[in-house]
Amino acid sequence: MAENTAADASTAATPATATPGSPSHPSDPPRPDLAAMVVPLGRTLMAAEQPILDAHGLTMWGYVVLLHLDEKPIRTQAALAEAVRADKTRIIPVLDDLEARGLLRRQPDPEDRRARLLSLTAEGRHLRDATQAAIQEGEEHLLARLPAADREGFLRGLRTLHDLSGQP
Amino acid sequence: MAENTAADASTAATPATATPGSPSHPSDPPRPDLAAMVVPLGRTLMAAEQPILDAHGLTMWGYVVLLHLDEKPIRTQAALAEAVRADKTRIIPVLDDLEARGLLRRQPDPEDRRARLLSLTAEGRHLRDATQAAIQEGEEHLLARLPAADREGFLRGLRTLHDLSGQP
DNA sequence: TATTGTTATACTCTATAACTATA
DNA sequence: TATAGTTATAGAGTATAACAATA
Repeated sequence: MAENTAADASTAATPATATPGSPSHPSDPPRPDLAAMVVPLGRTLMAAEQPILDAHGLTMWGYVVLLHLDEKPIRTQAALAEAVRADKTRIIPVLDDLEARGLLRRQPDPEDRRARLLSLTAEGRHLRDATQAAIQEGEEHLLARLPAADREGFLRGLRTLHDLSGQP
Repeated sequence: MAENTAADASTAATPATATPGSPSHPSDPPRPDLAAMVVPLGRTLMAAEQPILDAHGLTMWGYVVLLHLDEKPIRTQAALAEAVRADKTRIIPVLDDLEARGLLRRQPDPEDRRARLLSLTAEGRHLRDATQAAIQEGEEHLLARLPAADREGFLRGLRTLHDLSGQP
């Protein structure tokens, strides 16, 4: 049996999360590692997105590309790849597919024919909007289960940390 | 919904081309998708953990296993695998390594010799504590950049959503 | 020569299937 | 027969390296 020596519980008593059936009593400050909460939550969110993406005929990478292209037209595929934190070779099949379906244009830059000017078509923008609306509707469903007070701080904190993780 | 910085204008710039459908949703979402913030943040946190794990001689899976074993002794490897959301075959090399280094014990259950009783050794618990202390210290550094008000709500909201994602 | 995009290859991670041992 | 654990194999996803086009 485990010897739960109380001595070693200095700052690091471990959380007993995820044991279904027993609501946690977080009366004590010990918290799980951030990554141990953020990463599984991210997986859950992605799993929740998947059926919506399927219904809209988009892969996750395709959706990510549409999102980043809509913000502002991008001049090179390498820049797009960096923006979505992907390898430049990884998005090529994605662009091939989106272009073939008329969701984006990939035109050689007249001023530097090596580069490809990337822009969304009207169809691409429409699909992006519809997909994002559905996704965020699902997310609102989840956020609704947060106390109103926490919800504000959670969203602001998440946004801040996300923005920070760009430039450390 | 607070008005935000001008940087948000890029994400909010959704021309939408007079989508005539249903403007009954004036909830044009000026926020990124949750997954689009949570997943990259998770990757950043993992990347920040990596050097600490290296310094302590642990892989990420090894650390995860130590964390979950410390909570309470687990009776079967399959249960452990499910707890850490991994395939049962995926953690076997991890357990092999941790056992060989004396960080955990893997004893056949006398009552059912098919099962392996998993328990942490004192060394395993000590390494776990030291590693987690270092990781959370790094995380505190990041959390310190949040406004105090947001920080509380962020941590509570994150914890709530993480707990929710266990049982949908 | 350097850079953009592309293709081909190799590597990493993960899951599936088959095997051993206990029950 | 069924279950826990293990091993071997195959698959998906990703990155690395070599190539063609343009500058």
